[in-house]
Amino acid sequence: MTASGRPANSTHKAAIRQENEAQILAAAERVFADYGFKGATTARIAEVANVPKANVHYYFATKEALYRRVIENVCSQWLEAAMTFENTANPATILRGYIEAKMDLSRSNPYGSRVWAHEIVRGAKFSSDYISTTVKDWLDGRVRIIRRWIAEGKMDDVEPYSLMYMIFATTQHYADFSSQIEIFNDNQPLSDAQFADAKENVVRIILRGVGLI
Amino acid sequence: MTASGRPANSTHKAAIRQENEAQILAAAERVFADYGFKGATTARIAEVANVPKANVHYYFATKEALYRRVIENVCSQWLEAAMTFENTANPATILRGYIEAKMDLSRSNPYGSRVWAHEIVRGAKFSSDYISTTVKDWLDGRVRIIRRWIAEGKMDDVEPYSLMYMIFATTQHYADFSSQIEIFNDNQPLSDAQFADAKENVVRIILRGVGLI
DNA sequence: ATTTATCTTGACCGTTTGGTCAGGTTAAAA
DNA sequence: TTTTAACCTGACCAAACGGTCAAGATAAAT
Repeated sequence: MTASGRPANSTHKAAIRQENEAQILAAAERVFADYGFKGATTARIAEVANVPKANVHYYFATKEALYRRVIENVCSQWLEAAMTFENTANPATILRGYIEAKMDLSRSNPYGSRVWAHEIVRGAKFSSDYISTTVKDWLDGRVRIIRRWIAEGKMDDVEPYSLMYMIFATTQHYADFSSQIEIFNDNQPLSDAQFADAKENVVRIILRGVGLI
Repeated sequence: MTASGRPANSTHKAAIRQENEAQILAAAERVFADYGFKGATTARIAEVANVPKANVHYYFATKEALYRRVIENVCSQWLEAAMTFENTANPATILRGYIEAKMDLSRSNPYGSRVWAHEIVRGAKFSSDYISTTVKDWLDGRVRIIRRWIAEGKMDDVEPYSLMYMIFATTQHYADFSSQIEIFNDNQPLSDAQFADAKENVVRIILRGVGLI
């Protein structure tokens, strides 16, 4: 019988699986953000996810497999922000859009950014393949675009890699070092207005810094 | 008898203590940089320091005490760089000196920077007192100086905190994310020439970005 | 020469860790 | 209704963990 209880067909079990995996992944992202790979414990992840520890291992064979899935999710979020570099507007608009997208991502998803920070600070042991292929290809493409802008006299002759590293560092700083920023801000998280102001200042300094304003 | 073997007076034991403590602290800095507080193990620190694990606990009662000592060392290094903000030269010279000092520190002592990164990413549990007193006082002082420069029309009207965060983020990025930068740089650490070039670009973009060039 | 204080370390301990598993429940398929 | 496949979990395990300790080695003080 396909028309009785709540679920129409055989998607109920699949829905349970999807929901539990999502719940565990969300918990893992938070715990990995706080402690990094080695410092995080499966017991704590289970506690945050509100499931027995054995259930975590039912859905994810090992702690490492779970960690890899979290890293994959973080990367795919990053690729979304990267897309804002693709449109054909003028350099100032493109750079502004990218910086704002990255800062918004840091604010809406601070856990992912912090997981990434832990991962790279520790030496990128699990993500070096991804960085040396997908991310490097993307970055080299953007560097070529910037070099073209420079050749066309649209902006100052700055080293594109230095510029991109500056954008990476500054935008992610607001997520990765939020605890420090919060202390400086009289123990209050940045308000929406403060964050919008910070965003505008970052965009202004960088655009003016490379001669686009 | 004070004139027999190698050591002159009763400083021999003290020298042993000092040397062993330094060796263990150096090893701890490296291991904490790689794994953070929770992820690091005293066994690994002992292995890197080339002493038995029990000896680590002879000189430092607990892992936490050892960690606090490492954090203190990192902070005192940071204060040295902070001093370059004190001289009475013009704004461009002061900012350039500070940025260069911080980037040089990141290069000469990448482990300390990464320990700090782990500590803050995790929520500054051990260093919040230090940040909310020493560091915050220092930062607020620099913010006042920058506001004065702005009021005197020496530079653009930018939010000083945003500027300082940008400097923190960018300069430390070269230490904290060095594994990522290395991958982007064809799996080679930045050469001295590349690093000098990066430093010059960071200084240029920021100084121009706030209207000091 | 003897005492005393510090340094050194292998062996050990209770706890926490990632991971397993048997036995149960639930729901889709036959 | 029965069978089957997926989901669930308390109890358990070997390994790794931070930390302890007794007993020995070394060197300063008496």
